[in-house]
Amino acid sequence: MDSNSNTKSIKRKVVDQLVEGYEFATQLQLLLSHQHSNQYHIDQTRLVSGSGSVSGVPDPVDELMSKILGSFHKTISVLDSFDPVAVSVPISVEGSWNASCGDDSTAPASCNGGDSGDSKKKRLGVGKGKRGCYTRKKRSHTRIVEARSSEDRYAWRKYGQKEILNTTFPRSYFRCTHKPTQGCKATKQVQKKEQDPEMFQITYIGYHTCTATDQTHAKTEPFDQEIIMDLEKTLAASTAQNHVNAMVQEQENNISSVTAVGAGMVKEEENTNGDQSKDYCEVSSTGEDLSLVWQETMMFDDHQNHYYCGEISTTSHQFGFIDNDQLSSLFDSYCA
DNA sequence: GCGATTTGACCTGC
DNA sequence: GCAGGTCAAATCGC
Repeated sequence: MDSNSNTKSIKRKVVDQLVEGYEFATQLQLLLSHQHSNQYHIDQTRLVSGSGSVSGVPDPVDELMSKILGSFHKTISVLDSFDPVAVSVPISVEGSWNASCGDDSTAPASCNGGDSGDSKKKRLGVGKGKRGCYTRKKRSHTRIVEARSSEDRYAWRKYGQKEILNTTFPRSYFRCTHKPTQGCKATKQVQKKEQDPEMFQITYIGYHTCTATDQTHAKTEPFDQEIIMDLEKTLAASTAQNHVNAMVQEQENNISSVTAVGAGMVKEEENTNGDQSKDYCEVSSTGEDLSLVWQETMMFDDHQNHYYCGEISTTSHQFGFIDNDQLSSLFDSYCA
């Protein structure tokens, strides 16, 4: 074993973790800036009315998040200068990066054997040379949803399809339409279920960092909902969940529930009223999620356009449906 | 003409 | 070496 390559491997893992932390912090910033802006605006308005102007007063949340992100960025930059090879993902100040050098704007010069400029856009001969190097993305922030439609409120662009071993149906690969313009690195994989071809298993990888500027997105996708779905592991959702537990109890007689055993195996439980309603969705988690013993959380079913809340443990997930009114109450009480 | 999809080739990680 | 993920030229559809 080459100690040098081992060191590079370790560095790479460190950088991966830092980059992941950077992304988490970015997402947290989005959440906090959105939630906090409302409250902060109210507070500042009170100050304005009470004791004069507060213009120029920095938002403490933004300030703190900027420091956190800056810290991540500096650390990664230091590692980058220490060993550029170890840093496979060019970091941008805005918190998004391109994990694949197939991206037009930021491909490292090392791609395609060191070619630079527009040479990477050209195919280096059919069947020869590199078709553009890339770093396969780590499976972080993976969310698995089952739905009867593979469509959701985002604009996706299909970039590949693959036959998967021991499966009847091919897997389709989608990336966010806004990737070229906004660097959004969200991707999803869609595959029909073996047992039920009517159902799709949709794996969402990464978060949307694009802004909701397109019409299809904006008209059906309130920002609050996006935040909840994206930050299912956050304390925000956990804390907020406490406020709706009682309300959810009232709903439980009217819903189906799903228990996910492990990370993907699903057992549907009989509804109390015997109704095999399909009004549920399933979530599976990455390994790191499963390290949690119990976690109260929320999730959003894109297809059903419903929120579910419930508990996640290392061995099972249970969710119950909550309606929009409950969701509003939840947010009101949480943000109060 | 342009954007989306298809599909075979290429690349990476295990 | 293999399976899965991604690229990018070719093709399609509006």
